[in-house]
Amino acid sequence: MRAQDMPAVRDLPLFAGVEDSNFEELVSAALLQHFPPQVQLIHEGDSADFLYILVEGSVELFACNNGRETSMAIIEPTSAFILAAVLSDAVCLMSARTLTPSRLLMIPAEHIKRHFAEDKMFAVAIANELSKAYRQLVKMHKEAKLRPATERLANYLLRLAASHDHASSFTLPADKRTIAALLSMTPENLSRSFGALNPHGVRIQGPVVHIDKPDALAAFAKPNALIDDPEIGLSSR
Amino acid sequence: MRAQDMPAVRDLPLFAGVEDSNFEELVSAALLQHFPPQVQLIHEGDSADFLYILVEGSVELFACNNGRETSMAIIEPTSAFILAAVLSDAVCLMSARTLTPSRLLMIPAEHIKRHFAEDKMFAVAIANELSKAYRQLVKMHKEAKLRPATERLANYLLRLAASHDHASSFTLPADKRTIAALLSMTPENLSRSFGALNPHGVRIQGPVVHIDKPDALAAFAKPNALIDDPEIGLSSR
DNA sequence: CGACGATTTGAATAGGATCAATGGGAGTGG
DNA sequence: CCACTCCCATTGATCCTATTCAAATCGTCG
Repeated sequence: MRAQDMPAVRDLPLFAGVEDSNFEELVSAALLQHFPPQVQLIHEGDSADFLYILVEGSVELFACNNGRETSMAIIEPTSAFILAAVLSDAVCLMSARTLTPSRLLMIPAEHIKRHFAEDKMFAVAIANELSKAYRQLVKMHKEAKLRPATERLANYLLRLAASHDHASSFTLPADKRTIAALLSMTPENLSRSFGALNPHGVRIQGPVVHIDKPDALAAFAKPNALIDDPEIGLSSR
Repeated sequence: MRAQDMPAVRDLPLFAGVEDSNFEELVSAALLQHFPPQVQLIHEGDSADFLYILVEGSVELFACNNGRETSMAIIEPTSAFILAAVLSDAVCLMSARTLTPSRLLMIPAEHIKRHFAEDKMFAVAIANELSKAYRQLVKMHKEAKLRPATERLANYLLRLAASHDHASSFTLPADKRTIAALLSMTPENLSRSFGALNPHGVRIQGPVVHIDKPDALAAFAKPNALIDDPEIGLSSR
């Protein structure tokens, strides 16, 4: 792997507290792969042979049933995915595809499991990572069940803005059709929801969103800390 | 705690591999409490002071936003809940209330965290438990996004039947209004969905469900292993 | 027996989905 | 460089599912 990527990976909460020598061992067994956009990395139902760590680019997790498909998450660097499947020695419940050209560190599942069983700090870090992922998913599920479509979009935009340092404009992390699926709506419905947010100070120019009146948008969105606030990073404590 | 409850708790995956002495220490610090039905144990937003283990009875996890409320899960013995919040030292994202008279083992969060940091086997067991919980939630989220209401009900009934050894009749684990919320629908809608399953061999008598034609129901429900199959228990390996 | 809450049923509405058609870029090939 | 094509996004119209509101029924508990 490129030397310049190492620090970002080393600093992952997943490796916090892990001995340097153990970290080296894990990473030396790993492959660093480049992928073009729209490459399907994981097919749901496959066994989890690698833990994936997204170093650069972006990846979509999605799932299918009975001819339908929906988006489950959009992953951005630097973070790991399908950790739970690797640990459980189980098949993947979600598929994954690259959205943009991406670089991924792929660590063989066997290595993860061995270190997990032998390295206390790694087991602790994994548990913390899983806690975070679990809580993130609880939030998504709450949002899906408790908010109407336009409110979901409004809060999603506020979260995106927050992750961009509350910039007044930013680019959507994926195609609108993907964003729509992520928010459990059709592309048509997303389009109309953007329209509905117009009076609350939201303008759309292709893939870029302008939030002209953050306060007005927040007043409409009524964000809830127990759904919208990002977890305080464990590493920051 | 009552001696007769000890084995069920000891056999929890959460304590698998934990030294007897460590287990004793955890449990000795715990409180075993009885609660009548409809007692709210946890209010979302509260800090997680205890890990709860349901020994007898049943507990509903639910969540609120902006005046709405929905059901997130129905817990049955013997299992732990709010583990992720305890580990993350964070506030609870879900509330909990007893559905029936229940007995709960409450282990102070500090004890869990200390053992988690010091006992490798416990950390491993916790990570496994979290993996399982995470995957369960992924399945629920997939189901909510990918299946229409009546299909959700049909598959839910099949899962309940499976958990009752494929008995042809069984009692719903909660009020219909709660079941409705769990399946993301209104009570009225649930009632109509039950009606829609009638031609597929489902009869309702108050809280008891009769599945007269399991094959017909399955043909309608089109169950998907990646949503409906329970995880293979790790302890069974 | 009476009252309350839960469930069911019915009617009306609303929100989202689907179907269809149009506009708009990005990329391709001439 | 321009025309063409294709796919995505938008817009409009319609349909359908699910929610809401309302009322009746059922069952249970005082």
